[in-house]
Amino acid sequence: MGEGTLPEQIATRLRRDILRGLLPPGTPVKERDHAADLGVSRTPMREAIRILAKEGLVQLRPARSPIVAKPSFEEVANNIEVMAALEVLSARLACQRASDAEIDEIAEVADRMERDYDTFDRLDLFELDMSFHRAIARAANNPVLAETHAALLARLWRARYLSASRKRARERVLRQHADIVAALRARDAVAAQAHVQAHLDHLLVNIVDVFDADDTENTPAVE
Amino acid sequence: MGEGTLPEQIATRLRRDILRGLLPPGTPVKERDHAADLGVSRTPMREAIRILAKEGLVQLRPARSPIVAKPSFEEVANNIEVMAALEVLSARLACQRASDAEIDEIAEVADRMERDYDTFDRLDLFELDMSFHRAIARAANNPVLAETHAALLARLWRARYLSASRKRARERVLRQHADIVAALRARDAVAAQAHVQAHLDHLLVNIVDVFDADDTENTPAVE
DNA sequence: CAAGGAAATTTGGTATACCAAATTCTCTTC
DNA sequence: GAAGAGAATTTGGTATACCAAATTTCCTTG
Repeated sequence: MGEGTLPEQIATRLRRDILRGLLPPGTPVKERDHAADLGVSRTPMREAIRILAKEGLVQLRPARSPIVAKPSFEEVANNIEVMAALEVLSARLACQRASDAEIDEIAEVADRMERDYDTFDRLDLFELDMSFHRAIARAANNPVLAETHAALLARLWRARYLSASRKRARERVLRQHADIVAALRARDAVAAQAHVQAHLDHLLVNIVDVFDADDTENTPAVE
Repeated sequence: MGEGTLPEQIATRLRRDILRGLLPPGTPVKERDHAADLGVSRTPMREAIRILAKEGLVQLRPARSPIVAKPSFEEVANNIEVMAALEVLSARLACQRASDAEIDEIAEVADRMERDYDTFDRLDLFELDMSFHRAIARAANNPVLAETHAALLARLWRARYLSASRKRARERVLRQHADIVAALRARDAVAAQAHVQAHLDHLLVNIVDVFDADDTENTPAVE
């Protein structure tokens, strides 16, 4: 199989199963059983579960089986709220500290997104959008900031999967990206912060829609 | 011995050893040896090392012994930069969302600090100051925010230990705390944000001093 | 028939043993 | 004597076996 360490591979596998709905929210994740299913031992499975817990996909409980977390809208909103603050900070710092090359990298992602918007899968687009955000966080030249931001981003896997929608927002998204890049190029911190905040506000709105749709069509079986 | 799970106890023990200088930066943390020293097995030691890695005290390397991280000033500064952003956000949100009771809790910590400033140990004071900050993060009513903030705070163990100094700042610190509480009570988001930012800016300045002093008196033996 | 308790099973926590990759030391050879 | 190759040792990764706490089920008793 693929790349990376064994625990990471297991985490990837479990993540897919959770996101695809094979392991609905509330399902206990018993390290014994799942380890046996995948033909690995409990030790790496244990670490994999910790990884998923850090991402918020499973919920650890003392002296109890971890369970698959429920994707409450509030949590996603909270995540985005924090992420927005970090990205706004990133934008401001990037205006001060980023090299032109780093800004070029951000622009490159935006360009690629614009080029491939119509040919790409929706999930691919979300992925691209996320790497746009990641690039901004990196351009702030603060590794702690980039790392923290990336951790929050990782927690959005679930929303990312759900939000395989909204292809219609094309013009607005591309426009916002362009605005952000332009502000960074101009080293205009105020504008950059505003555009980033606006972009993420819209992301939240999109996700609200997705959750509304999801809630109406199928009520979860498990509390 | 004390409370908590075994890995946490081990992590606490290792953390103390690192902060006390028994394990200077650059020292490899071999899970076999340390496990034997503490009379525990490698499994919980492994997890303990991961905890310390998450706190930034040790540095994991692929296919290599983890080593005790060097407390570079830049890293601490980066941490505080991010923490400041989160706390400023917390202050703003707290003005909107916090209950009066939650603000009372913050005020209570500030009061206790004022009461005990002269009798308390410097480390205790730092601890109190930190719980003041933690209380603000909690008052924002965003668990993700509180959790992320707490994680950053945990990374400051080292700086916390070093900054067992600056007792002279008494008036300024207490004044800033009072300003923050007052702004929160008045639900004045702009003022609250400004005061929080100012408070953390001063914290950074203090730590600059500590690092300067530390660098001049003893140059680290290990790269 | 219901309620309480005890025993068995389930499950995570911990210890130990084995394995593979990487480093280092030594022996050989030029 | 230096350099390179190989072997042994070091070290983290993984598997397995054992243990203790908690839950659940079933039996007993009122």
